[in-house]
This record gives sequence, structure tokens and C-alpha cells, in this order.
Amino acid sequence: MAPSPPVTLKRLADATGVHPSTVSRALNEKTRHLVASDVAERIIAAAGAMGYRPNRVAASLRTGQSRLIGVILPDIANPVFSPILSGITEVLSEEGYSPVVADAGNDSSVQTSFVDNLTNHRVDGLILATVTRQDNVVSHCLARGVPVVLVNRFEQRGRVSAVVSDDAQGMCLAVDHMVGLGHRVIGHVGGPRHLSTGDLRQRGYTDAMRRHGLTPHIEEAAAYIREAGVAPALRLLERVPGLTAIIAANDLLALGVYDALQSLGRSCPRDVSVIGHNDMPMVDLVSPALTTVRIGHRDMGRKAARLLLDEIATGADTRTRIVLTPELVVRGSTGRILQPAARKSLV
Amino acid sequence: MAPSPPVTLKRLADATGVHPSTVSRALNEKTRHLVASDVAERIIAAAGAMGYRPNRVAASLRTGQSRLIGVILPDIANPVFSPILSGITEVLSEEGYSPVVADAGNDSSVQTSFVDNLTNHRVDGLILATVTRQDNVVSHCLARGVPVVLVNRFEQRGRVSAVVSDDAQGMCLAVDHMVGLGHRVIGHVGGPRHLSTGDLRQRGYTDAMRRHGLTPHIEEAAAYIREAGVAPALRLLERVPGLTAIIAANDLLALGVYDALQSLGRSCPRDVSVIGHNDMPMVDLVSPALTTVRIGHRDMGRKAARLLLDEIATGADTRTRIVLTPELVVRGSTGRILQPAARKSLV
DNA sequence: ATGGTTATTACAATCGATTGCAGACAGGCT
DNA sequence: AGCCTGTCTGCAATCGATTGTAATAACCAT
Repeated sequence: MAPSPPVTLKRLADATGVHPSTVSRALNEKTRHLVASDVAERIIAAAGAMGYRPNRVAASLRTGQSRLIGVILPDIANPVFSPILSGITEVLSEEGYSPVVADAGNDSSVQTSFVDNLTNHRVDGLILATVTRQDNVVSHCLARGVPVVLVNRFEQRGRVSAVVSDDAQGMCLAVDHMVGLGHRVIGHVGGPRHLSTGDLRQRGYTDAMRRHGLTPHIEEAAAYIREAGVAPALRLLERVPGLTAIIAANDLLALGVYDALQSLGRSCPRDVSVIGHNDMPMVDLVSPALTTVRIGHRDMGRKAARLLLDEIATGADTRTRIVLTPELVVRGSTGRILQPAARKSLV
Repeated sequence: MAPSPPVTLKRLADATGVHPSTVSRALNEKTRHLVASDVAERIIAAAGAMGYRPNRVAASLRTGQSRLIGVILPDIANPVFSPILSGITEVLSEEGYSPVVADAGNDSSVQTSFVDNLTNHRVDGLILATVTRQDNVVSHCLARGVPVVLVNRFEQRGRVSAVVSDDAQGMCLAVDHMVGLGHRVIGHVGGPRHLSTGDLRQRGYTDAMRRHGLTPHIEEAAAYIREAGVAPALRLLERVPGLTAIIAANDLLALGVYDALQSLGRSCPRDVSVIGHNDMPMVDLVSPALTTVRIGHRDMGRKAARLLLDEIATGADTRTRIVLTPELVVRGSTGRILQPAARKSLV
């Protein structure tokens, strides 16, 4: 193959005998009406024949719009975030945008440097799945003046739009379900309070318990990982007499609760009922199948992407918060309490 | 906030009283030696003070290098591909590149249009996780002249480099394990033959069976999804008398085999032992915990990214193939055959 | 003083597309 | 004929950074 020079607008212009600006207008849907239709057709035909590939980099430089969206995640491989990313990419590609993804972990200085890198690429907007309740990364984005939407978690001060699940409502579903099964002494393995999910789920749990006239018992996990669920569960089982149910802030933590129960030789759901949160893939296959609060993560991603594109299009700084309604999925890890009378005497 | 004009090289040049080209050289590590050190320091200080953010779009246009890599996946949310993506992003960001990801499904015309979109953005290279054995997307990339590396799967004609697992070897491990447990009638739920993984695992299974003097029994699944594993498993159980073991081409298919067994009231591993492939997250938690062939997907992603960056740097078209060695992970879904004598009489 | 380095810096073109402005032309109207 | 309107196209600047080449100055040796 001869290293033929790239086909540019100018080259197309030479080939068709018109000025590059005319070629540009003919090839752009929105400006095509400015060009005589026969000329436009001729140009389009030539573009096809010569294999013209528009150079988006040049267009970005001129227009200031890259049609690139930065997506910052704490962990791509996490089964919670991958469907979110999937939903995001789906909408973005429908709208002619492409996601530039960064797997930034939990260190805010790393996240900030990813933000800088992405803004250097002149992304048109950012989606953050990483934020904590007090988040300086958001401040950084605001300082850079780039549109931002948060997903799954949100920050305390509502400075930017967000798409989240109704975490308190989810816990309410969980507590109600446990109470409906006869449980009265129900503990909570809480998520980290510096995350909105951890905080709101703890509050939601507490409120729901109080509403039923029950005493809340919370032990907080250090992170949303399976291993971090074991110790809090053991603490609950040790310090709360008559405990028959544990609600975890997250499915992974719930699996940690399973581990804790197993290590004590206690059975789920016979001795202790367990509820998770997220309904991540495969938790219907663990044994016992996990009862959990389902969040539509893919839909969350889709809505976040749409919201961001809307804000970019309208130039609005409207600070919307979209709250998705979660749903309880009952499986095998929760059961009716055994011998409620006998247990009552213990309390 | 005043809408202050963006800080550009030219503005920095005005501020420091030098020419833009000098600023450019001072800010670039590799050309800094061309600038008097005191001047360079002054420029760098000014850049910091004024909050200069280099515009990569402009740099890309001039240099032809975007430091963007396109990644095309069949399904981001699939627990096999997300760790691959994770490994890719890890290496790319280490090297100052960013991944632009496309969730392109299995339709090759869709994939092709994603390739076009990405090359329009002038990505420096592409990583494809989507390829089939006869793949016209690869042809398309080659025609576009963009460096490509394949990951997880490869195409028949070795036109481009690839990083894959030794699929045949993985099946060999699986068959040997089954045979070691006393199984003699072992079926295979195969993956689609148009994918290298499906093809090689079927061949690997067949070869390993022959080596042991056993007869291969294959039923092919339509796709690598759980639901597609049920029917082939049922067919095997029906048509192969004395079947005591099934090796699936993939963990999801293995879960489909579980479903099939359950629907027939057969127990795993008591009646039938099952082996999967991939060791995707959570399969250690299903019941029974799945014995499977582990592939280091994250590492696969890392190696693919490195290989691509190498090829970009050296301009080489060397067509490397990196083959990773898989590992058998024995869990609860495989067991020693019961009453081998009694079964033998059945055959 | 002259010629020859070497070290710095400036100049200007360039990457490829977009777009405000102005010019050219045709047709309609008075 | 003269004027106006509207349609189409060309011109040229621009986005911001990079880089080959030339110019300048400084320095050394002869």
C-alpha cells in the first residue's frame, strides 16, 4: 500500500473543485441547507469514494467540544460499578459521545489528577461515581468549570446534580420485611459513613427501627468488601442478645455476615436472617440465595448520562437530584422467626 | 467568578515576556534543555501561578498523537470482561494514556462503526475483546491503519497481536481432573465455534479425552450465557448413558448446567460433577462452589495494553501472541465417582 | 580583529475543521 | 434600467500547541 496522504477537507475540496468551507458545510447535516443540493450530493459522493474520515481532533480544537465524557469510577471490576458504566456508555453512544474511563480508586488526590488529565483532553463533562459526602474532587471539577453529574453516591452540599437510589427507603423495605417475619432484634452492619450510601442506609435503618418501636444496633464496616463484613457481624452477634436478623449495607458485606455465621456454626436463615443491598449479579446463586434490596444500576448509569448531556446541551446549572426507587427481592436468606415466644423470654 | 480567558501558551508567553515556542519547550521535559534554566524556571513558576492547563486537543492535532486508546468490548457488565478492562486501564494510566471504551455487543457492523468513531477521534491504538475467528472488524482496523491488539480471543489468520489464555491446556486440566476422580463418561457443553475460545476449548476437550482413550461428547451452546447452558446440558444427560461429569466451556454455562441438573432432580457433585472455565468473581460462592479453570483476566488486560503501547512506540508490526497459562481451581462441584463398578456395568 | 562555535530565542508554518463576513449571481419587481 | 432579495460560495481568521529553521548574542581561539 502506498502511504497515501490522509483525506482531508481541503483535499476533498480540491477534488470537487470547491472551497473547503463548502465541503465542511455540505458534510454537516446542520449546515447542508447552505449548499446547493447538487453540489452537496457531489461532495458527499466524493467523500464516500475517497474514504473521507472527519478529524474530530481538529473539530474539537475549533469548536471547543470534544464529544468525550470522562467517567471516574472507584473500581471498574466491582460488580456494582460495571453495570453503571454499562448504562452510561449505552446512552453516550446513542448520543454520539464516547466515554473516557478512569479507574481511580478511593484516593482523592489520585481522583483529582484523573480529573486534570480528563479536562486536559477537554472532555465535555464528567460523571463521578467516587464521591464521598465531603468531597474535594467535586470542588476541583467546579473550579475547572466542567459540567459534572454524580452517580450512585452524592455529596453533602448539593453543588452538582446526582442520580442515586433511595437508600433510606431501601433500608425501610428491609426492616419492614424482617419485622413482618417476626424479627424484633435486628442488627445492622453499616457502610462507611463518609459515603452517602453508608450514612443514609444507617439513618434509614435507625428510622425504620424506631418507627417500629425497636432499638437499633449498628456496627460499622470499614469498607464495602466482603472481608470487612465479618468483624462487625461478630460484634453484633456477641453484644446483642437475642439477635435474629442482620441487615447489611451491601451485598458484599452480607456475604461477610455469612462467613461470620459459618465461623460460629450458626445457620442462615434458621438462626439468623440476612438481607443485603444492591442485588449484584450472582447473589441469587449463593447459598442461601440472598434476600436483598435491588437497585437498577444500569438504569442509574443511563439516567446519569442523560442528565449530564442535558445539562451540557442547555448549559444549565440546575442541580437536579434523581432518586430511584429500590425494590426488595426476597430469596432464601430470610425466614420467619422460630419460637418467637421462647425468644421473647430471652429479651 | 469572572469568565477569565483560558490560560494558553501564548498568554503565558506574554506574561513571561518570551515567545510561545519557548514556553512550549520549557514546559516539555524533553525539550527543556533547549531553554536557559533560569528562563525555564520562570516559565514553570508562571505556569503554576496562572494555573496553566495544557490543551491536549491542540497538541494532538499538531503531533498526530492523542494518547487515547480505544477499547472495544462485547459486554462491559460481563464479569469476564470487566477485570480485563480494569487491567487495561491500569496500565494505560500508568503510561499516561486514557481508554475510550465502547460496549459494542456482538454485531460486527456495530463494532465497525465504533471503530470508525474511535479512529475519527484519532485514538493511537485499539484493543479488541470482541473478535471472532473470521473477523472483518480486524480487516477494517487494518484498513484504517491503526495499531490493534486482541485480548481474550483471537482471529484465525494471525494478522494482529493477541493476548489469550491457553484454552486447550485449560480443558486438558479439566479432563485430567475428572479422569483422576474416576470419571470415564464426560460430556462437554461447548462454547460457540466461531469464537476462538469455543473452538479451542472444544478441540482441547476432544484431544484430552482421546488421549485417555475416552469418547468425546459435545453439545454446543449458542452463546456464553447462563440460559444457553441448560439445553445442551439436558441433551447430554439424555443422549449419553452413564454420564457422570460435564465440563462447560465457561462459568456461566456451568451455572446453566446446574440449572439443568436441578430441573432433573440430579445432584451436583453426587450424580454429576461439573467444571467451569474463567473463575469469574463469585463462583466460589455458588452452591456447590464451582470447580473451574482460572484465567488471569486482569493480567491479560495488563499484558494486552502493554503490548499495544510497545507496538505503538516501536512502530512494529510484529504480530506477537502471548499465551497465558491457566490453572485449575478445585472446589465443591467435582467429586470422586460413586460406585464405579456399578456404573461400569451400565456402559 | 576575524572566523567559528555553541547556546538561546524568535519566527512562522502547520495540523484540519469551522464560521462570520463579504462577494457574486440570479431572479423578481417597479 | 435599476434596485432589492435571497441563495450560494469563497475568503480568511481562528482554535492552541509544536517544531524546523533562522537569527542573535556570547564566547573562544587564533
